[in-house]
Amino acid sequence: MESIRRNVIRSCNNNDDNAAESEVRRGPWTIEEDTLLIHYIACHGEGHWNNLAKYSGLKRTGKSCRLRWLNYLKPDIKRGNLTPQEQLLILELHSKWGNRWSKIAQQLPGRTDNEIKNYWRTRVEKQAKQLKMESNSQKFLETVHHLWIPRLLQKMDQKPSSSTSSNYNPPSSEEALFQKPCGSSSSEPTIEANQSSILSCGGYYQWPESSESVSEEAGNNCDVQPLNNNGDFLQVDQLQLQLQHPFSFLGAACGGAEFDGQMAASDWVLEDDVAERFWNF
DNA sequence: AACGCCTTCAACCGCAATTCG
DNA sequence: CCGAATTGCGGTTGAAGGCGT
Repeated sequence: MESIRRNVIRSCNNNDDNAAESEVRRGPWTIEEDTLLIHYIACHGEGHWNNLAKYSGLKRTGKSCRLRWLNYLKPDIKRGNLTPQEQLLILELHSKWGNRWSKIAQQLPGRTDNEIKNYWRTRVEKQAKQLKMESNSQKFLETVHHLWIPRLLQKMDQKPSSSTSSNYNPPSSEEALFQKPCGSSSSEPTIEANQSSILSCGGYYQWPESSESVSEEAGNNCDVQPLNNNGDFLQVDQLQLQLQHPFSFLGAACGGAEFDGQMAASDWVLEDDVAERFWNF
């Protein structure tokens, strides 16, 4: 009860986006709010978030609506653990681009910048901390390339199917859309109940069949270097090839000159227990 | 069962970049 | 060109659930 009361904040800050004059809801979204948002977007399309907030009946800021849609409700959002392939890509891209989460997310169809950022902070940085390294340090990068990535590749080889994470079954776009938020209690009405009404809205919005739009965006972004010559995502064997020269792409991001991509594997020294601890994480 | 600590991740915030009138 | 509005991004926070004692 208290939390509900807390979620409704009297707006006393005129600069707070276009917050409604009276009150703005904050905190976790309810099924009803999600339904309203989905319904509105199905009928009117994405964008114009402040108008959406104003006219949809949601007592949320435009910002909040946008975030909820992009990070959670959008049909092509993937749920579940990151696959080894995705983890590998994140490690690769982060070493290349740093904390450019949205840019990295563009290369991972169905994954959001928020998700990747959380992954980095909760898993990668934690690991770096345990090893008493800075997650953006040269030493940690080396550790990642010599221990983590080879292990990920090994894991990918062991489970060659596309769905390699332990509990991740890629949902269809509609499954993704209507998947129940993990925080909601089982007694609450599920969003599926609203599916037919949403889909029968008659609006122009069509649920995408795949993550096409994401790939397209990535392809159109001239700033993003294609991951292979065809502009496709690297396949496992391509990544393995690249890893024969694992530091080739580090370049400027890692201080360039003082790091030699030809570094021999034998130069790499890590105590066994550290290596083991690293992988066990 | 109860408690406290830890981890995860959805959501918020402030600022920067972009778009619009 | 300029200022306001909107959108996007990255950092941070805190609620909720898991887990050990």
